Amino acid sequence: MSLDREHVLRAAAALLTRKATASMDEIARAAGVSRATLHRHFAGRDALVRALEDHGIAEFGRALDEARTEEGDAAEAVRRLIACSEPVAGFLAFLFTENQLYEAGVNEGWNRLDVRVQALFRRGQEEGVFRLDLTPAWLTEALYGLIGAGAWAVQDGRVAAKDHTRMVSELLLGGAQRRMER
Amino acid sequence: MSLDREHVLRAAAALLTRKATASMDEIARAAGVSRATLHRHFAGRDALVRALEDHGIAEFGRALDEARTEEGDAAEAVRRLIACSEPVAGFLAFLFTENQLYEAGVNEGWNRLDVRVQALFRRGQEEGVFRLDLTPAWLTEALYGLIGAGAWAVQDGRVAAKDHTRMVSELLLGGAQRRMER
DNA sequence: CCCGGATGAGACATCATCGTCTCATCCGGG
DNA sequence: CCCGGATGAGACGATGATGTCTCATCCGGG
Repeated sequence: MSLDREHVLRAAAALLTRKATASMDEIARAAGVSRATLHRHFAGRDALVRALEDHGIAEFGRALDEARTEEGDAAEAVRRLIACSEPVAGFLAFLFTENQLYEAGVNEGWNRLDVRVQALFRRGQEEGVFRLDLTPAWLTEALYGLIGAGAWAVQDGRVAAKDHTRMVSELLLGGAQRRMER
Repeated sequence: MSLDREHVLRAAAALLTRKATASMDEIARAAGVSRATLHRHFAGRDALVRALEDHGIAEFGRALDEARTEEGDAAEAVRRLIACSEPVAGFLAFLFTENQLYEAGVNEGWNRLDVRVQALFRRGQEEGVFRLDLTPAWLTEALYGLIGAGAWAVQDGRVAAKDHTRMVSELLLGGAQRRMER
């Protein structure tokens, strides 16, 4: 097959994140293929969404591996995780907004990753790097939210693509307030 | 009319944020009314979405007024804004994810508010309260993203409702990293 | 050159949803 | 008590999307 499955999934994720009610025809056009071809590779709309979920989860899992979140300073690990996630930020945004994954068993795969992210923040707290008054669960949600917001801002031209990782990490870790010299 | 329009809109926003492809029938059931009644109050799906946008924009505008974002310390103003926005966080999450408002003239109403938020962050930078290496545009996006993520986390039971405002403000302003004593 | 796989364009029946309608019921005010 | 407005339940046709199919074309390898 000469069809770039990854490319189709990217286009679909980008479109569906922006307009979740897009028809198969719109998705096909956004991906630059015909509706027939889209249907040849994804049995139907449900299958396409499922493929998006699976792919997003798999890619984010890869990012978690690559970032080696269990090693080194927790803050640095978070930075690495954000950097490694940047290429799949579009899929993460889709997964994060497409919260209907609270229905099927897709849940399991996602939970496995969620646990790893929470563990990272918990480790940071135990090591005295992160504040204790913000729960790991919330820090995890915030991470997803910021990555999604960043991806969306980049895709919309409000933030330069090269700044994405820095903007997200700096805000998540350092916050908006100016620091006193330390 | 004895129908609680606000209640219907809240339910619709909550459902559509989680499942944007929900049918009118699902929306009606989620709101606790019949499909007929839903249609009596909102001409159709488009009209309902438009009403959600208008209502969300109006309410967020009210929050901006109430927070008096032009007065006092910028950081405190941000805290007030987040606190005042908390009751309408569900609508903000909907507006933020429903990014198709880049089509119609709904844009104008929203842009007016967006400008005010950005102005707040810019003022904070000029007054030396906020860091200069994060653009007002990004801080604004991050604010929306965090409010949305917070609303979603609360609605899903991962964060206590009473902690919503504090979690969002603390993370946005202070970041995740533990501070040195100052 | 020829061929097979893949694609694009489009026709087609099917199906879910939409928007409108009617009718029975409920409920609060006069 | 009676009445009018509002609602719920459901039927109905219209409409748009879906999924499947066929056929012509394209393109790269043998």
